[in-house]
Amino acid sequence: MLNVSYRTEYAIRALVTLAEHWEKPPVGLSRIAVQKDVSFKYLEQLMMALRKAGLVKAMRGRTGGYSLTRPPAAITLAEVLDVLEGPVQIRDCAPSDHACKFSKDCLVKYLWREMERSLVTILKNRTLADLVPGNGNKARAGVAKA
Amino acid sequence: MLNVSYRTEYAIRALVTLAEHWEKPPVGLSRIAVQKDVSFKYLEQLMMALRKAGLVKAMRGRTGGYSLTRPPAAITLAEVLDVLEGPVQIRDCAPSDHACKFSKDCLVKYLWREMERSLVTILKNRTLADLVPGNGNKARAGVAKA
DNA sequence: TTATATTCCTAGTGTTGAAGTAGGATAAGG
DNA sequence: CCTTATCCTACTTCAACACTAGGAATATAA
Repeated sequence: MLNVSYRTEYAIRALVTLAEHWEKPPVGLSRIAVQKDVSFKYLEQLMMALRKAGLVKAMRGRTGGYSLTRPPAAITLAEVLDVLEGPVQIRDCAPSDHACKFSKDCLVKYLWREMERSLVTILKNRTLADLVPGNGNKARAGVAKA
Repeated sequence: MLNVSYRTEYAIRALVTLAEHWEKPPVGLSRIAVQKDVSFKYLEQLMMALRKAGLVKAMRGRTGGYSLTRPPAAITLAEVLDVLEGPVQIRDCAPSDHACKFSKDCLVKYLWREMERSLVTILKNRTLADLVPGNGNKARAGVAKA
């Protein structure tokens, strides 16, 4: 349970590739698609979303491709996941129109909120730089031992 | 993102009701269904799953219904969620048959594992007793301020 | 200038799982 | 024996996910 979708997995593969090419010429999607085993046409859609969110920029034409708009260390996973899957929300417990009418006397919402806070904290503290192989342990200290 | 399903929400409503009736006669599903706004037939299925997992027991017949098999404080949310939605797994990154072939050089898995550990820790430390209104702050100390 | 390689955008499709329905069998108390 | 419970299986409906498809716009290389 509490899965993240393929959408996100694929996009992260692409973003890590772009992170590896930071300050180099843009990388074309056809190349990423082959290397990272992602459908080219699907990847196009994901990158469009990331571009509209301002995380990547595109250059068209013969030598075009995608680049990050900021250094890898300045792009948190919280931002990435937010673009791809929306805000972290275990459950919507707000007593609004369509949501839970039991919210007032319900303690479960505090559990969901605690879980959300925990996840967001982790995601805000990890960046694309932490996901680039060979970046040393400095950047990802505390994530895990290999 | 990272939602928990209605399945779980409904089941928790029922389990909290049973927690409130701990050491009292069993509670029938028809009553819970009406009070907690859950489809009776759907609730039946959820309770069957919980019974087979050993979290609740059923009594049939005229005065039948469901009860918890253990005190509310002895049933963690980790157990409940595990029955209803399976183990916490942000993504399956194991390099098995159907899973990711990039696992070897991929650092993303450490992020997923960290998120999972964080969630499991929270869920193991909360019990049904923490979700019963009016149980005082003792049982749910640290969950959140109202 | 022309061929080629790229991004851009919209629409459609197949499959799967969640959520809920339905109908009856089995069991037990009044 | 009748009512009210649980038990069990099968079916249905709907929406989201993971693609697929086809072309338009753009920019470089030859």
